[in-house]
Amino acid sequence: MTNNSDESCIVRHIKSYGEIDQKDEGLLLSLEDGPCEWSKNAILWNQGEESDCFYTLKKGWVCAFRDLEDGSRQVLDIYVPGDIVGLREFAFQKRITSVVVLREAELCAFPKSHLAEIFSRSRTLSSIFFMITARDQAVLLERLVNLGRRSAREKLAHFLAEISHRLQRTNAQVESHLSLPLSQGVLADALGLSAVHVSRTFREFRLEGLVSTDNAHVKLLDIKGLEAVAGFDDFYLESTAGLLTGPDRQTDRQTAC
Amino acid sequence: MTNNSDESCIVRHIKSYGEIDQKDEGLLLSLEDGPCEWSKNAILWNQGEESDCFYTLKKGWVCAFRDLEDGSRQVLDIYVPGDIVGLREFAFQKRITSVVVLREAELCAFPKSHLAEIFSRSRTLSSIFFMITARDQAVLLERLVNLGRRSAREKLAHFLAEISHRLQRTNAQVESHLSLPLSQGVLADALGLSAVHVSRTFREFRLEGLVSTDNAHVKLLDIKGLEAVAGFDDFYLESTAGLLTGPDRQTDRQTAC
DNA sequence: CCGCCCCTATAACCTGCGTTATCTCTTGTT
DNA sequence: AACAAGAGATAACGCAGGTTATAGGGGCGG
Repeated sequence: MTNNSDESCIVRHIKSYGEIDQKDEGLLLSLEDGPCEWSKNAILWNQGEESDCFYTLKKGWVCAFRDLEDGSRQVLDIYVPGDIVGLREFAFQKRITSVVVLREAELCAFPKSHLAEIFSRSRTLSSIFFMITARDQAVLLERLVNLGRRSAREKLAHFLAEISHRLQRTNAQVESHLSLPLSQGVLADALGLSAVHVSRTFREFRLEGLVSTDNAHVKLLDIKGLEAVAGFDDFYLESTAGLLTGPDRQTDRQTAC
Repeated sequence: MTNNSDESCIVRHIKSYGEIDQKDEGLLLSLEDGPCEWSKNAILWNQGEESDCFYTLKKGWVCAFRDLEDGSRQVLDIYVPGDIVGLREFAFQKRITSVVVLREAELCAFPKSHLAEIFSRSRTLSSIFFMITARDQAVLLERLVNLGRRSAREKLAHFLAEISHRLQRTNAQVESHLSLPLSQGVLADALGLSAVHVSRTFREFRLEGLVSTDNAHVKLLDIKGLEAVAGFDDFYLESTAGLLTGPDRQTDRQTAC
């Protein structure tokens, strides 16, 4: 392993959830592969393929989607630097989604079978991995609300606001926060809309000074404004740092029915 | 603890994912509370409340939802006997959803802080808990597809087909498989539709002999027919039994970029 | 047993968004 | 340089599903 902790993406990600000791850090490093480069439009994997590893996304953007029989497509997730890609496929032998690169990316592979190693060796890391998937679920829940109960304007604004928040978690420069490599087609497939209607909605947003668009990129000009349009509330992205501190808080057994 | 393994809901659920030994079974039993009864329309918890435990659902039905500012509601999940309720809130100090009882229920509480105990003591249980949340994510993904890219007919048929499949996992009698305590309002809120349109769609389904409805219950008369309408594919509910066997399958390190 | 509320059905009307069709402008390929 | 392929803008048209209104039925608390 040529990794050291400075450049390891997984270590940085894990640390955002809680303190880990030298031993755990070493364990992570020893199980991670070095970064690989992937060009735009490259397919990390397709639905149905053998599911043998997951990745940490060091640079670039990728997105998970599913193709339907009728030719349409549903985008399920957008991943930005610092995210873990494919962890949820742990429970399946074959991939249940496909993943494509949206912006030239650098990823570190992490063989799935090594997770068992981690579960057997580190209580802290087990908790953190569990917590990561739990928080991913929270994001999916919010996306369900978005698809089920919001108008096109709200959907688009909410989605952009969420991504903006997730980007701010990482230490990327402010500039890159603002320009998202998302085509109108990708957004349409993420939001259950048609590309035409995304275009219409962007026209409104542009007139209102909320965004500008350019060559399959969206620039966020007024994030507060977008949040207002969407009724955005970031409670579901709440920092979880500190949840693991205090090894065993009082257990308040609820024996009353 | 008055539980023994015969009546423990969590042990039965866990065992459907893989073999566990005596020690793990004892660990689970010692951390679980006895079952409590909850009447219809009772609220297990509301969004924003302290998040201190999760539950296993022994009998009855409950559903998780979120209320929106504009008065509408999104149903996020329907839980049937054997399911674990609230595991995903592990990563949050406050509940991010609300949960209400749809049919008179019996639940066992499982204090959240005890999960750490499990992670530190059992590699097998850690893997299984992780796998459970990963599979829950797969269900949420499929629901995203449902909300994003399917017509009202397909949404409704797919949702009913999924629940029917999940019911068949448990050992409840066939009769209860067929009658689901789901009002048209609940279904509308789950599918991002209006109650009126659910009613219209049910009329079609009734004429086609797919379902019958009665007093806030849906009876599934022709499950194959519903699956056909929905284009249902159960790959995302695939049994994961055996995924953990073979302690460390060959690790096929992908070092090639 | 009454009254209220929830659930359902159905009709009439309306609109947000899908569909289709051009046209233009990039960008990447040979 | 020529070309194909992808991305976007905009207009015209249509429909799936939302909204509102009305009315009937069953369950349940008082």
